[in-house]
Amino acid sequence: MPKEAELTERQLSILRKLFSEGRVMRVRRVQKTQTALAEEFGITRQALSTHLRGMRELELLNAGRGFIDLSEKAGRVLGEPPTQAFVFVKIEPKKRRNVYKEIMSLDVLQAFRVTGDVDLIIVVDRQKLDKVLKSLSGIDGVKGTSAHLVLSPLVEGK
Amino acid sequence: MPKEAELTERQLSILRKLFSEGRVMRVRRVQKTQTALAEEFGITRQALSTHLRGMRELELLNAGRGFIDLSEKAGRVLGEPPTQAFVFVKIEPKKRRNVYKEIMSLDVLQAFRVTGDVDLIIVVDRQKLDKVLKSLSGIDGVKGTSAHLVLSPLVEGK
DNA sequence: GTTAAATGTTTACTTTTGCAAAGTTTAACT
DNA sequence: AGTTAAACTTTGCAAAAGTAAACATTTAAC
Repeated sequence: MPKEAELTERQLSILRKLFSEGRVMRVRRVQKTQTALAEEFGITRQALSTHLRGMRELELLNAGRGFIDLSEKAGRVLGEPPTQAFVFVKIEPKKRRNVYKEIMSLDVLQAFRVTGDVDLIIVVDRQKLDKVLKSLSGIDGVKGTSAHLVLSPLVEGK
Repeated sequence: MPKEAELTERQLSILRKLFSEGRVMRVRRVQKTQTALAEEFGITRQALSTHLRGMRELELLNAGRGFIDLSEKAGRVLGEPPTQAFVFVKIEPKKRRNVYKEIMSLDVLQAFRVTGDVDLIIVVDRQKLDKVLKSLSGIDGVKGTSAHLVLSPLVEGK
């Protein structure tokens, strides 16, 4: 227990409460104040603010203090193609330690140990799929991989 | 082009810029002002604010106007077990339309059509896994499912 | 028994965002 | 030529969050 020890009792209780009440969402976050963003467009903050308001009402984004979050819906409106791919990995049990270590150094979005007939599920950007598959095949202890490009999301967000 | 037609050129250009600059993250969002949260703890806003500042500096959370986002790190600090599960689904090609429609009405976090030897990858809260599997088995056109509980994340966030 | 840390309060100011009104400019349409 | 829509400006205020200082209380440790 290294760093979390820095939290006080009160902080922990706040964190717990928030955790239990929160709902999970995936966002695309840009760390920037609206004033800065407006400047980049060469317009006033107020002008930008109206544009953002309209899009907030369409649930495309959500502004915080110093950042702006795009919702999943925003990607759809922009017609951005899905960029994710899944890779299922099977491992030799005796070498799992090594495999975990190697995978943590790969350029992947997420990786999970799971139950069932695959051992790991990796989420990766499809542009990096090739490279990741190549790396995986070179790891001692990886018995097999199977890749799955996302064609389209059926259900997004929560 | 039905609803996105409501966006003006300027709005689109803002959205595009934000999209290209953003980085994907998963958060747990609580919709609540700090004033309200402080009240629930029976302390002043300022006192709460200090607690939150400390945790923000540890990258456990991030506050906006009217909401607070917990980061993935927060779950780890709390020692919360992973709550996700994956379900792979195989479908009878001729009945895919129907399957898509039914799945969209299920209580799942995400669902993707994918390439490869499974047709759909569904992400679901493990507490709802049972129910979802039961629902899936009742859908005409679903040839098979396989479930995978997340044991632990190896790589989180981006 | 004193000290230090955690926790809190009150007062007060700043920053960022949200919002609104009144008016200007430009381009497109009829 | 007149109208309309989009986009922008300036002025101005409100709400929520961030921060700071000065001071009180409680509790656990030494």
